[in-house]
Amino acid sequence: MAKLLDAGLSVLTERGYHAARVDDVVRVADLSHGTFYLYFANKEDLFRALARECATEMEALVDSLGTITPDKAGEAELRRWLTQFVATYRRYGAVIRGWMEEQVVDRELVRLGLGAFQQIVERLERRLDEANPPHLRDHQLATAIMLGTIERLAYFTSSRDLGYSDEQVVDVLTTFLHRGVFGAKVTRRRAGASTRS
Amino acid sequence: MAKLLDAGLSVLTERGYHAARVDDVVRVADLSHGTFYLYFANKEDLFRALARECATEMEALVDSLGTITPDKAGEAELRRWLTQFVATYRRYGAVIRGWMEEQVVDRELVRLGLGAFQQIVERLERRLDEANPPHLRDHQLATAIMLGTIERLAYFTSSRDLGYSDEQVVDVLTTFLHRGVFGAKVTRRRAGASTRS
Amino acid sequence: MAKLLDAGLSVLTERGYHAARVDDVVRVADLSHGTFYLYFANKEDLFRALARECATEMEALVDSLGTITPDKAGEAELRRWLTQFVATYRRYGAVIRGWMEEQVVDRELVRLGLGAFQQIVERLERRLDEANPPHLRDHQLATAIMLGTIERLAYFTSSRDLGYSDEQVVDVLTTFLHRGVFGAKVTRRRAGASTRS
Amino acid sequence: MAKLLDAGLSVLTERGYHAARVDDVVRVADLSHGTFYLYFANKEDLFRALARECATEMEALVDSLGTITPDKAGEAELRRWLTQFVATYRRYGAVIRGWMEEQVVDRELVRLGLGAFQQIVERLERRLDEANPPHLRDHQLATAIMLGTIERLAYFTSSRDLGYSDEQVVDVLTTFLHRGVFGAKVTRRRAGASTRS
DNA sequence: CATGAATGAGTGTTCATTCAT
DNA sequence: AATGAATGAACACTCATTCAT
Repeated sequence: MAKLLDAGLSVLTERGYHAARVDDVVRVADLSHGTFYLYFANKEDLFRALARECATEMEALVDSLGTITPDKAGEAELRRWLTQFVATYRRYGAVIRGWMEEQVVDRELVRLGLGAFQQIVERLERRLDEANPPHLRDHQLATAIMLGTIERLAYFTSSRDLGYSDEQVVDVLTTFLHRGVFGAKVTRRRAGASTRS
Repeated sequence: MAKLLDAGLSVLTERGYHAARVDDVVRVADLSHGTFYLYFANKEDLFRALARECATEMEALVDSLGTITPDKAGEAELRRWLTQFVATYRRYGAVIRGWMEEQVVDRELVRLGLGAFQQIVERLERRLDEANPPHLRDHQLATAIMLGTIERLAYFTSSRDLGYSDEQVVDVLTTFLHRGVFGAKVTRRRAGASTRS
Repeated sequence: MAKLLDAGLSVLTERGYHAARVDDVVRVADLSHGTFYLYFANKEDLFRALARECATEMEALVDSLGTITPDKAGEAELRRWLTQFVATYRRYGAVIRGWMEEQVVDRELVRLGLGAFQQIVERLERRLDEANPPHLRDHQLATAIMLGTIERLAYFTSSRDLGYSDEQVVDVLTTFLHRGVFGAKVTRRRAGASTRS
Repeated sequence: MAKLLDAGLSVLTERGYHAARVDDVVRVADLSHGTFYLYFANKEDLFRALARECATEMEALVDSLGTITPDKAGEAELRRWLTQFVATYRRYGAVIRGWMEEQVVDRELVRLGLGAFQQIVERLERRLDEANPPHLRDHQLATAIMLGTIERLAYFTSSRDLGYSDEQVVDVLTTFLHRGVFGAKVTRRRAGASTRS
């Protein structure tokens, strides 16, 4: 079953939600079709299981987000959290993208996705309320912007091979969000810090 | 043929790239399957044609982006451009999302998407180079962030019915990007400006 | 479509409801799987169409049943009707058996079957009420007996090759029912009448 | 093994011959698939075993049928026998129906069924020869009618919940057959005798 | 004796594409 | 130009049967 979950995540990552075939999954897992349906009711069921895995990790991740202050400490906390997020995204990106894509008909998948999404939104909104940056009135829209920003950048840099390291991505995300959302002053950083590798 | 293109865009928007059926397209266009293959070599060909349409509009859009300064004038220009972008997105969102989704196997579609993407990236990078905000070193990553931000917000607010008007979306995007990317100071805005309708 | 209906009835007759394969049907009809699903939503749908055909014939048949009196005229009417019934059964036996078998899950099929069945039951009950044979109190049970008798005999003699002609089957059914149900006196018949051919 | 036979009969009764799954049987028997194939060569083998059980009971049942005279004593004997038959049918109905259904591919099953059937036919024919009712020439066809009548009525009243008790079914069968087959005169019975409960 | 995870051939169904008219 | 009936390869899923433990 672990073999199938691994294979499923792998196929989902490689082929995407819609193009993922049960055939691919069982070939990667080196098992038969029959075995697949021994552990999962159907194709969606596998993806639901992966989504539950991912949602669990996401919940833990969301809970671990501390208060973001406009100072260095807040930036460090944001950086720590984004590092974790990018790592999780590198593993579960395809699942998360499955949540994000409309047209994914599976009810539980959408529910899990919205649940995780909603949790993050609420927590981030609370952080924004705490920080209360003067230039952002609508904290819900701001949160949507943040999530879109994070998700898309994690997506671009993990799917396309643009040659960025996780560290660089976290770096620019941290700078961008700490300033753009939480109202931090410009922080001069080491010259080489965000140079492409 | 125009009927098929319209129908294709409509179906793509409603059902999404993967769920779009030739059958749906010809039903919406009120034509036969045979006629479809008279004008298009295959299903992808229709989407490529739509992608070319979209790419053309995008190129014009990108060309129209002026210099973004940290002052009010820059903000106005950014706002004008984002208004256009959101309008274009509302029409061609499904096509753009097709570009964004990896796993879309069609080579030319991806090429067209990357072409349009690349153009926008280059032009935005040039704008960033002009503006040269001190807190953003890597203008390519920053551009990716911007595009991700714009695309995701346009997506969220157009697909999910969150009750935001185009104006509100443009508003928050302008504020966010002008400050986050182009280094503008906080601009106090009218109290009701970003209240949900 | 007529080709598929014919092939369907043929396969249903040869293989039976549960063993009937879409593959068999399209092979007999000399068409492709795709064509099958052009005309029928699924396998059950074909059988439903056949059931509707059969139900229509059955309704007409049931309507044509006149009053059964205990005399020669009643016997002749009963014989005429049973002749028709046996002919219909020879064509639609497999469909009727599909109705009779429990475990056939298809709702509409069952509904159609029960509908036709119910019609026959009601009409026969009315005939029984008219005839009001003194030895049969419960006309509903008596009707069930009659139908069971007719259906089973039609079944035995049409499926197994017991070497009986339709005429002989009708003959013995007529004698049996006219006497057993409608209370007719014993009718001496020509010696050779029910000899096996 | 007794556990498997019991489970098999139970599943056969609940789900029917074609829908009966080995999986159901082993779940009901609370045993593993492996154990099933330890005792039975395959699925059919289990049903064959059940058929043999049923055939044995049927043979005993058939042997116990005495002479049916047109008088009260004959009616009593017929009633006694039909009572037994209905009881046996309530237990082995699904097996018997398996025999009756054509299309059941298993050769031995069919052979066993035909064997039991043939025995009953022969014995009933002998009874008919003894009684020699003047209105029935072809005793084989008459026997088929009887069996069909009995089997179908037992089936209807045991599967559908028509609210008849075994006693009522036996009652109407006795009346019907004693008169219809064995030539008994009409017997006035108690008014309430065949009223539905 | 008993297990139950694993198998894989078989079945229903979909849908992009073709071609005779 | 236009049609739409027909195609068939591809896919999800089932279930009787096996075999290493």
